[in-house]
Amino acid sequence: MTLGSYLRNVRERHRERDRTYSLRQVALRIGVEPAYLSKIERDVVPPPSEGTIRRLARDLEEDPDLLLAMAGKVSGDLQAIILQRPQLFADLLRQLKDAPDHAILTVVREVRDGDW
Amino acid sequence: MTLGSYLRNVRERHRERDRTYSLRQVALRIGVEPAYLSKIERDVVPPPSEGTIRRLARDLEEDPDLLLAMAGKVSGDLQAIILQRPQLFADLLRQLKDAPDHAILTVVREVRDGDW
DNA sequence: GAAAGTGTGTACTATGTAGTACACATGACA
DNA sequence: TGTCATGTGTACTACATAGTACACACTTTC
Repeated sequence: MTLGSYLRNVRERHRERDRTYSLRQVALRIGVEPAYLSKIERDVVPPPSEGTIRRLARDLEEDPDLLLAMAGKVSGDLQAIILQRPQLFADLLRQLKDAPDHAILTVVREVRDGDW
Repeated sequence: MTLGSYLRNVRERHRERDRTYSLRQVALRIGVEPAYLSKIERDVVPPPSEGTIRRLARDLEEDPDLLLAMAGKVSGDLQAIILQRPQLFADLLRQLKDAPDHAILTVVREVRDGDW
């Protein structure tokens, strides 16, 4: 599914419970023109900026990382983390590329409870 | 150190051994105008594209990930890896943000020799 | 049946990205 | 001493990004 159609779905589901989730009102709340949000939801324009996606995520109670991924973007804070130690994280990510989810989850937990 | 001054240093070190590492010849080999490479090395222009940085890295025998990081860019292939499983890798990276190098290296090795 | 609210089409804009093209002054070298 | 190569200044360009502004037709709602 594309970012646009996903956003439209999520917004319309919200709207069933809450009348303030019209395209215009959401646009007003996140600070863009209604016409622009309309185009975003129909994938008529390329995905908006990271900031706009984050404000959308907040308003629609969605995971920003997921929406950003649908937009083909990697969160700026993750990029910053990688840029601190580019070679280290490059190795790690390439190593984990084909690892199954549960293996990565294990690593995440290991590090969280880590005693390094 | 900036990308530009770093590149100039590396190129000039190459040049001591190999006369073909003039700005003009490197520019010719990597396929950009000499004037442009000159500006890159003096940080007069913003960092070039990922492709151009990679060609520079190849010509100067430098680590592309390092040069890209100096340019404030994250390698496209790493972004692609993250975009496959954005939430999983987002958690992992934020978890590892402040971990010491050796802890991350341990993880890298663990995964490499991993028996998952 | 008028007012208010809804989504959308068209036109336009400002800024950033990623360079090219050419002229010029200087230095090496044969 | 003329040629050739070197680095650089100036001007320009094409395309992408991230939107705004306004008019319009349709639908509720009162």
